[in-house]
Amino acid sequence: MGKNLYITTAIPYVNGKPHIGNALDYLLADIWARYQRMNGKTVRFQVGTDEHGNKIAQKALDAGMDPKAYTDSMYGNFEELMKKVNATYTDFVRTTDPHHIGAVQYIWQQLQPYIYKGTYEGWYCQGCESFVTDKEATANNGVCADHQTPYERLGEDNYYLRISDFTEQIREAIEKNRMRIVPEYRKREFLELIKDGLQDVSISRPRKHLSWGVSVPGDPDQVMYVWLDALSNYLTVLGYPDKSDWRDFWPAEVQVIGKDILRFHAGIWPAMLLGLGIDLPRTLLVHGHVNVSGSKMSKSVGNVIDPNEVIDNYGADAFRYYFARHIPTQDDGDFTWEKFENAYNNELGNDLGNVVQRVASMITRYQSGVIGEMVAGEHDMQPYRLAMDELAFDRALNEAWVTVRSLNKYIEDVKPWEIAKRRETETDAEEHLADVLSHSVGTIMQISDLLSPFMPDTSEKINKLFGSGIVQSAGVLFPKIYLHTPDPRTPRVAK
RNA sequence: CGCGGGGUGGAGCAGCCCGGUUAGCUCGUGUGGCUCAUAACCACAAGGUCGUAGGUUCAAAUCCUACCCCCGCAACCA
Repeated sequence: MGKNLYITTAIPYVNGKPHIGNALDYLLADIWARYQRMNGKTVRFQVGTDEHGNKIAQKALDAGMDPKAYTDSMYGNFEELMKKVNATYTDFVRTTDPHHIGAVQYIWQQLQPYIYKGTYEGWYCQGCESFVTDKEATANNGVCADHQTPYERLGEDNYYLRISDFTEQIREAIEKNRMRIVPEYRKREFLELIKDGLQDVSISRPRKHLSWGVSVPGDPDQVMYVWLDALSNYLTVLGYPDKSDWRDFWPAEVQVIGKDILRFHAGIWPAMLLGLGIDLPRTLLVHGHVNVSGSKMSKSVGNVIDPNEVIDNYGADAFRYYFARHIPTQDDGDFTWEKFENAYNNELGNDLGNVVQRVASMITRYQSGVIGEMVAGEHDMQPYRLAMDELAFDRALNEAWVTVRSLNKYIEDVKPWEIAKRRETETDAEEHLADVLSHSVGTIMQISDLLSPFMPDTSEKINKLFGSGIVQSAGVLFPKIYLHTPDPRTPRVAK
C-alpha cells in the first residue's frame, strides 16, 4: 500500500437540515482518516454538498431566492456539522463550484460513446412539474396528493447512459473484490440485485422540467440529471481532469455510503468510471441507519434526533464515542437518550474518566505528581488493529474498553493505597509503588493511542495530563450528566 | 415459493460457517469487599425450554427438514 490514501463521504442534498446520517458519514470517514494518518499515511478526505435539482429550485422559489443564493445560504449548515463532529476533511466540494461544473461537462463528453438519446415515459404531475414512480402513482390511485389532479402519461426526451454494457465487468470486480463491498452481506445483496444485468439510466432531463443543473454540452435543451453530476464529485474534488495530482489519490481506498445509496455507488458510479477508463474504488463501506427505540427516524413520527443537540450537550467526543461503538459500523443501530446517557455516564465517566482520575490522584498524593519512568503499555494491539483494518470500528472500541477494564482490575488487585501505607515500614515499598503507578500511566497512554482516532479531544487531554512526566491538574474528563435519566446522586424520597 | 437479515436469561448482543469443557459478554438486579477515584471501582450470586416441531448423531444453540414471528430491500428514492 502506498503512502497516499483517499476516503470519501456521500454529499448530502442541501434542501434540509443536516441529520444524523450525515454526521455518521463524516464520523466514520474521520475515524478511518485519523487512524491512517497515525499509521503514517497521507490522507485526503472529501466532503461536500449536492446543490442541483428541482427540489432546490423549488425551495429557492419559496424563499424568493435565486437557487445559487439559496444553496449559498444552506451549505454552511453542513460545513458546520462537519466541524462540530471534528471531521478532519481536506477537500470540500459543492456541485455548484465552477470547477466541478466544468469537470462534469468534460466527463459527459468522455462518456459520449456510451450515451444515447431515448424517451422516458412515466406519470407526470403538472403541478409538481415532475415525474413520479409507477409505485407512487399506483399508491395514490393516479392522483397527485398535493394537487388533487390526475397524473398524465407523458414521454420526454432524455439522454441515457449505457451502463448495461458494464454489467459483467462490474459484477466481476465486485465478486473478485477488486471493488470490495463491506459488509459481505451487502455485496451479496447487490450481486443478487444485478443478476439480470444493470439497466441503463437516464442522465438528463429537458430544461423545461429541470431548470437548475449542469447544462448538457452541445444540447442547450437538456440539463444533467443528479446522479452523473453528484457522483462525479469524488473525482472533480481531487482536481480531475485538469490538475494531474488527482492521480496521486485515486482510486479511493474507501468510499463511505449509507445503505440506501449502495446501488448507485455499486452500479452507476463504477460504470461511469469504466466508461472514463479510470480504476474503480477499492472499497465501498456501507453503513446502516440509526433507529430510535427500534423505529425508523422520520419527521412525521417526530422522533428525529438532531446531532447538534447531542454534541452541544455532551461534547463531540461523547457523540463520536456513542456512534462509533454503539451503532455497529456495518449495520443498523439504535439510539435512545437513555442508552446514550448510560454509555456516557457509565462507560466514559465511570470506566475511562474515573480510571484516569484515580491514577492521576494517587500519583499526586503519593509522589507529588512525579510519574517516574514511564513503562509502555503491554496490551495486545492486534485485535484492535484487525478490527480497524476490517472497518469494524465498533469492535475496535470494544477492544480499547477491554484494556480500560483490565486496568481498573489491576489497580484493585495490587492496591496501591496499601503499598503506600507500607512505605513507613518496608524499604522497597516506595519503589514498588512507583512501578505500579508508572505502569498504570503506561497503560493509560496506550489507551489514549487506541482512542485517538475516535476521541481526539479526550486523547489529547490524557496526553497533556501525563505526557510531561508530572501530573497536571486533574480535571474531570467526563462529568456526570443527567438530562434524560434520573440522577442517582439525589436519593429518591421514600413514598 | 421475490431477495436478504434476524429470533439466545429483564434489555442489547457474541457463539452457529469447521457439531463435544459448567452457553460467553455489556447493561440492569441482589449480596459482599474496598476506599486511590466522578455515589466510583472490584468480587460473587440470582436469572436462559438457545422461535416451534421433527430428524441426523454417542453428542446440536451449532448440521438437515418443515413451520411461526420480526425487520430491511424490491431499481432512478441523496
